[in-house]
Amino acid sequence: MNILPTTLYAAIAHETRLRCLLLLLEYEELCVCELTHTIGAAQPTISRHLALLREAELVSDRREGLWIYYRVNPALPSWVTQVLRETARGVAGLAPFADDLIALQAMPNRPGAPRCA
Amino acid sequence: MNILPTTLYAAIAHETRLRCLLLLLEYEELCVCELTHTIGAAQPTISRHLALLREAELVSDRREGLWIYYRVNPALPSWVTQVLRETARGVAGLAPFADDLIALQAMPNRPGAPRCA
DNA sequence: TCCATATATATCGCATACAGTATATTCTGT
DNA sequence: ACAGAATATACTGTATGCGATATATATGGA
Repeated sequence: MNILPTTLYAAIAHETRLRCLLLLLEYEELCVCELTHTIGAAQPTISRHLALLREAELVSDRREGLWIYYRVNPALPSWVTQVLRETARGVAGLAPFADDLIALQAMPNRPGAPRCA
Repeated sequence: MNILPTTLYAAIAHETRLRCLLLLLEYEELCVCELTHTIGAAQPTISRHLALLREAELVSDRREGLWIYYRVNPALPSWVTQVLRETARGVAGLAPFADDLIALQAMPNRPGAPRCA
């Protein structure tokens, strides 16, 4: 597959979307309610941002009953994956990204938890 | 120094700015007229985009007579540099980025040329 | 001092991104 | 068939990014 750099960077230029992506990078697969809870934004907001990530082909989704699970698109070119990894390294310990990783684990009643890495 | 990921990605989400940065990554130091000629946009357009890159602290500038030379900020955190390198790898051979590298060398009367790497 | 060159900034008009709210869709259990 | 839960989409108002054009600033030379 093929991703334009401007598409990638426009997508992750928004903090909410970057937080989603970095969470997915760590946790493999998460449903919308987990992301919504962790990030603390309104559900339609998260859903819309996920839709943008989906349209940019940065994430893929799969339905399982009521829940829709998102994950980082496994077919991403390696340079994109590397960019995401370097970003994760760059924001390690930085708010709000660092807190997200912790906040998710503290969430009660996660659908299929723990899926943590 | 410290750079917010959203600042970085908003900056390079625009093709013109990314082209500037990748050219600077290859050529160490370039003046505005070289970037203007290579990218083929209006001078105020290039200047404004360079100003944005400067405000984001992604590039530094230095005046030498009439010319103002830009370079990638040497104080960038390593993860940012890595992101730029991976991007360069990702767009290798891709228009318009690949052509830029060639177009610059074909430019006549470059101020202090060649500064090529 | 006047002019030309290189670069920067200001202004305007348009398109697009975003949050918030309301509503629609899809599935599960009864 | 119905109700409720999880998620998606539609709509609206506001703000911001962008290109185009005009103008300002800085430097060097006659």
